[in-house]
Amino acid sequence: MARGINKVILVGNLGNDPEMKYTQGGMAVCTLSLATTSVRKDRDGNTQEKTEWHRVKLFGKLGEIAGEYLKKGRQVYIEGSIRYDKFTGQDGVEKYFTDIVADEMQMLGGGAEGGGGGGGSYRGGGDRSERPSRPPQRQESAPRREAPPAKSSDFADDFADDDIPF
Amino acid sequence: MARGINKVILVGNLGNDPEMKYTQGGMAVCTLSLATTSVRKDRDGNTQEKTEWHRVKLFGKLGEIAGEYLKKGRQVYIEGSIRYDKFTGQDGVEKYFTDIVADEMQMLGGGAEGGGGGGGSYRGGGDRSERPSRPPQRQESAPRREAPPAKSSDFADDFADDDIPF
Amino acid sequence: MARGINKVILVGNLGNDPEMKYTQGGMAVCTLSLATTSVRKDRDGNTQEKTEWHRVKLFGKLGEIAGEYLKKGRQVYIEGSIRYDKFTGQDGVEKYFTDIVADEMQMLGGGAEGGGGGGGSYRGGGDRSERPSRPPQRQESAPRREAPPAKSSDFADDFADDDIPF
Amino acid sequence: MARGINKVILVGNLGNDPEMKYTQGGMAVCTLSLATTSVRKDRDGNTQEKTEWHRVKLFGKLGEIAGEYLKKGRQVYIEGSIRYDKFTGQDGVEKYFTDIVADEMQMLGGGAEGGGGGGGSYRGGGDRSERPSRPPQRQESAPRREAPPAKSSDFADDFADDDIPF
DNA sequence: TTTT
DNA sequence: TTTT
Repeated sequence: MARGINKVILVGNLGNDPEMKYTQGGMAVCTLSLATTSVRKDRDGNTQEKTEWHRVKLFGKLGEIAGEYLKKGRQVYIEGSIRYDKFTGQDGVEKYFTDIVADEMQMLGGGAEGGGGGGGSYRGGGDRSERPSRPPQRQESAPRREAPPAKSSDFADDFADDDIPF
Repeated sequence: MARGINKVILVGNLGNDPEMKYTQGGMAVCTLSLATTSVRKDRDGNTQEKTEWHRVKLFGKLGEIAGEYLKKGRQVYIEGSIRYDKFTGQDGVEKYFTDIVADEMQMLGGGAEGGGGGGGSYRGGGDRSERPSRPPQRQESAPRREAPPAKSSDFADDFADDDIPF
Repeated sequence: MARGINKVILVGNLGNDPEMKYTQGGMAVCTLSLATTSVRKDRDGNTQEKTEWHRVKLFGKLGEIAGEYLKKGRQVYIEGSIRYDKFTGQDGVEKYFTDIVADEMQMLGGGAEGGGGGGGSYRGGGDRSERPSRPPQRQESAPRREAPPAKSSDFADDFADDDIPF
Repeated sequence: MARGINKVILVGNLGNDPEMKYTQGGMAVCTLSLATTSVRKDRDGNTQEKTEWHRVKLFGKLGEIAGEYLKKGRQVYIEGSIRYDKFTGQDGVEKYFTDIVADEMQMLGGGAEGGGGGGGSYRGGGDRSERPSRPPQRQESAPRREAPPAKSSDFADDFADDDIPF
């Protein structure tokens, strides 16, 4: 019984390897930095390129897959929604963040480096409220991990707190 | 020859009447505050509503039409792209803004108040680099105007400067 | 692990009341006839209107909601995918059908007639492979029903056969 | 002043090289056969793949670029709208066609064979009502051509007749 | 910070 | 008919 549509469709390239975090409940939170470049002619007829860097969040199983298969440079399709967040820093200054929360991800073309073969698409299964007991997959070429899975108490278990971006 | 897709589709209701500004070159810049509400179940099975407020910018003729026909409460379809901006305030603090730059706008259903009849759809004609000489339409129930058209020198004529949001 | 994106977004008005059918397994199948009108200028500068009539299918719970709340004339947002089907008639002639299979539906504005208040949005829960035991809701102003629920053997229980369109 | 949204977003692979035709007025009409594959689990838990083959039409300059750069196997992003057409054959039998009329095209990843390097994106410039005098580019690995440019009288010059699909 |  |  929602009211409104909030839909984002992106095709871009990753500026970095995925960043993985895990909530206290063990849910994967993968953050991508995704570039989309557009071109327009200015008044003088010169071609102007402009790149937007999107901060894309993938949760749960979708985040685990992203962390496992995506790599810097890889081209990817993302479908999701826009979320605006506001945090008040230690210094009392409010900071604003805009995230794209992904519902679907699809790897495109052939990756830039490594990247494990071809494409594939995945939908978020809405498992953001579940507590996956299966530990995250470890592997040689693991994504940058910035928080140990399922043990830190830095993150409250409630979803609202899971996603502190700094 | 762009590289990437940056597409946003919104259906929501206006939280306020449109705000109109004009660049020194006379181009209309209409800003909408658009709410999209979504629902999700939290871990306890309770329904959680969350409303995102999107700042939507419409330029040129599309902005003029939006300013003329849209009203607070009206339901509207917007298609466009995400643009992230950063400004450094007088105090040296960086501020971040996220805009949805509209390519297409369509009024939906019957408006909340006034709203002038049925729907209608309009595409941005890419006239952002032109200098419309036709003055903006004036009318009784005009949108809030915060800058006089085509005379202020507060705004540089270049598009890059046209869109200072504060 | 799909490969490809097949996404349709429609905003249009219903040309008729929804048509409800039920598979032998009891799954609701709601069919909408949805008009979208576009305008273009022809070579002579004349404005040409063109209306496309989309055949939209909603399955399961999403179909039940559509059948219950939608009415002729109502404006609706549909998100889904395109499906092309081919059937060979009794006369051996092949017939082609194109359906929009809805994943999400949202009622827009105020309905044309009746229509039960405001809007609301619903997502297909992927229950197309389940067998809902709950009987479909009956009510005074019920949508046209063309097949009795959950008793006919005209339709095989497998999904592949559930959706014969004639 | 249109009423309604009719939007299609596809990411898929070409099943064949592009087919080029030209209207009597000299406008390029490029037809793509584009596959999108989706996966669902059936009732027995088996994975079912289903491929939809979309017939995508690109007109004018967008069609020329598609004809020049796309190749069988290539992955491509298409944005456009659905168009339903009906033709009555010589035998008096009505035939139905569904086309995706592209507004935007972007080549993804690296092509399958040849394909001339990386990606690139292009928007339809709405030049469907113009008469491009520039002859279509010829080259060694030209797309299949089924009609000579700008001389045949088989096709009426009006757009309505330009696009007979058989 | 990506990509072409 | 593509792709993985």
